[in-house]
Amino acid sequence: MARVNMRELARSLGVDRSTISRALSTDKSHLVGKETREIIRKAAEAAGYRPNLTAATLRRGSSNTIGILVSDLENETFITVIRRVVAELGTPGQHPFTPLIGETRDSHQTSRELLDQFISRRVDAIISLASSDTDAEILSDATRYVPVILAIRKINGITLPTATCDDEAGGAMVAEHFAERGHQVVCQIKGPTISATFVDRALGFSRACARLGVFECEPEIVAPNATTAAGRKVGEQVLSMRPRPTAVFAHNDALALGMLETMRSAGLSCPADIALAGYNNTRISQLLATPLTTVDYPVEKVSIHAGQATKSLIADPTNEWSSRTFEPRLIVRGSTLS
Amino acid sequence: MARVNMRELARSLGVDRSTISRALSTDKSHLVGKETREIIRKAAEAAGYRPNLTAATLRRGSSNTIGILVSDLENETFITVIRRVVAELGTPGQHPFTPLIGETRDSHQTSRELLDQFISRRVDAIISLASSDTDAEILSDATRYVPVILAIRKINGITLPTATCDDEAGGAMVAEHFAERGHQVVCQIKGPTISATFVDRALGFSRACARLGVFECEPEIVAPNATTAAGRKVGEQVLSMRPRPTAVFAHNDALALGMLETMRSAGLSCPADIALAGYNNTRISQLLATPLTTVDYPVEKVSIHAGQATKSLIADPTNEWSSRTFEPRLIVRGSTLS
DNA sequence: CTGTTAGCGCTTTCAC
DNA sequence: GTGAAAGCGCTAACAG
Repeated sequence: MARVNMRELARSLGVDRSTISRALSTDKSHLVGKETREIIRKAAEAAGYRPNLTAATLRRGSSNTIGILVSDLENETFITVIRRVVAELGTPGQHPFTPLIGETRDSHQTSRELLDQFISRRVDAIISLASSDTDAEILSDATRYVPVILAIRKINGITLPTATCDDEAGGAMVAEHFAERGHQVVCQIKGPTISATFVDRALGFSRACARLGVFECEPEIVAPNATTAAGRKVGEQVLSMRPRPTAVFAHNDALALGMLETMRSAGLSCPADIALAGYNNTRISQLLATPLTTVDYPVEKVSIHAGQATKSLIADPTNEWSSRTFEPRLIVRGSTLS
Repeated sequence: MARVNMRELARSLGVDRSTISRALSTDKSHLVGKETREIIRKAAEAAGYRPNLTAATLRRGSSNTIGILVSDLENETFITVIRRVVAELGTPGQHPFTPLIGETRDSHQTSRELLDQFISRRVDAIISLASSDTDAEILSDATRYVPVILAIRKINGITLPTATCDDEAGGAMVAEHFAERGHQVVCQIKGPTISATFVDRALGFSRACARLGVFECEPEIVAPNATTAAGRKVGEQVLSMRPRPTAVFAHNDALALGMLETMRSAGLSCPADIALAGYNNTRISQLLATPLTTVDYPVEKVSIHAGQATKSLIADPTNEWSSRTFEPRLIVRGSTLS
């Protein structure tokens, strides 16, 4: 595993290391004579020279990496945001940003360890798509070292640049839709309450129900995480409630899928027996036998705002930033049209 | 963004930097007096000291990172492998390995850039879940610098440690199942042929059909990538073929989903009109209105083998390694039981 | 058990 | 337009 370094390359060409450095850089190559530059580039290529970016990082003080914290890699919405943000940051002609991706699975301990890793590896910014209220302290601690941006999941009582969806409005939309369709008894399959996202969805839904005179009953179990397996479990509870709700709002599409499964096992059909709505408008939701009514998440807008905030804060950490909330949109499909 | 470094921490405690280094390390802390060690740990904690791992990497010559190349972050199978491998490498009590994840989307150019990044950042190993035949050269070039392990997708004519599934056998299983159910005319929705994986699935299926006297017709379009959208498109072709096949083998579940959509739009039902089988046994396949017959991928085994090969080669790049192929398993569900 | 010393490979002044 | 020299923050040899 013989690696050529700058010193050796310089020696073999009879120039100084600094000339090599300049010739191979994007922003300082104009300081090198055209011929010299070409010679150096060719030689570097031929020798299979790969600059040691850890050395460059050490010297330069910035790494051209960003840390991304995500709670669940199987969640399509998160993946979309990651893709968009990475694309956003990869300005052509610049050093590209390499993402370090860490999956927390909503474990506080894991979040802490990953944040430490990110800071120790001197990422230029951290984007968290995994923030829960319990992470407030470690995230604001991290801002002492590096800009931190929150996306999708905000944390109340912390002032960090944030890009989210108006989840309270989203929850309310579903409740209003249920009311319009004449439902009298409804319930929610809630996501984990450590995340403000789910708290807001719940709040928006409950408030609207109260306002519209719809009775909301509550399952005793709360989903420990927003997955299909959890939805199945809570779903069983829901079916046993009396009076049984005629419409259910699952806090995301994965939970809704679990509920659907439970219903199928129980021989109930959707929407005839129970109407069902999800959240996120993931790809599957349209592919189901009964397409799922869901809340479309403004992924694109959230991603762009998060990406731009990140860019700006990397350029200058003292830059002004703004938090923004984007509007969701109800997509009515067969699962609530009985 | 005031960062304490080792020198300052040492000065404030009246000890040498090397003592700090030892006290904070996992493997050398026993060389430091118990009291001293405790004092140092507490002080480091209190000062919010985060070791600069890029400096440590430079000095140590290894980074405790691995590069993971993946073609599609929305593919559940890949995510599962990533999770398992990362878990496998995170030996407790050791420095944890931080994964650098790069998504190629089957672009050769992107693969090349990501590999360069990985090498330049001095990853300790590279695991590729995105290998296509066109990448043979850049991947073997990379082995000059760092161990490279292939998982899920192998490359023919290249000798690298590989963990894959016997995709030819998987394809054959589907063909045999179709024959048993009495189908006379069948076809495939093939994944992109730049990947040996899909070539093998196709080969296994076609050979078995020939052997069993089942007629296989071929759609003219090949899916440019193995996604639902592509499946939908090829699916339209399939429906227009004469004689129309009565059973279709989609090279993965995403493609199968696309085919299902097309059938629904055309008012055809599965399996009554056309039987359908997928590959991978992803979560959705069981959640569909008509659960999908599919080939269960030995993800667990592939992940473990890839993880262990990686571990071994990180420990010593000259270690012997083996390539292994694991057996898939046919899961028969409603979509082929008319 | 602790300190001293050297150096990992790069970038960046500062000279010329 | 190029070279000389210093130093980013850490770890590992070596000495005691």
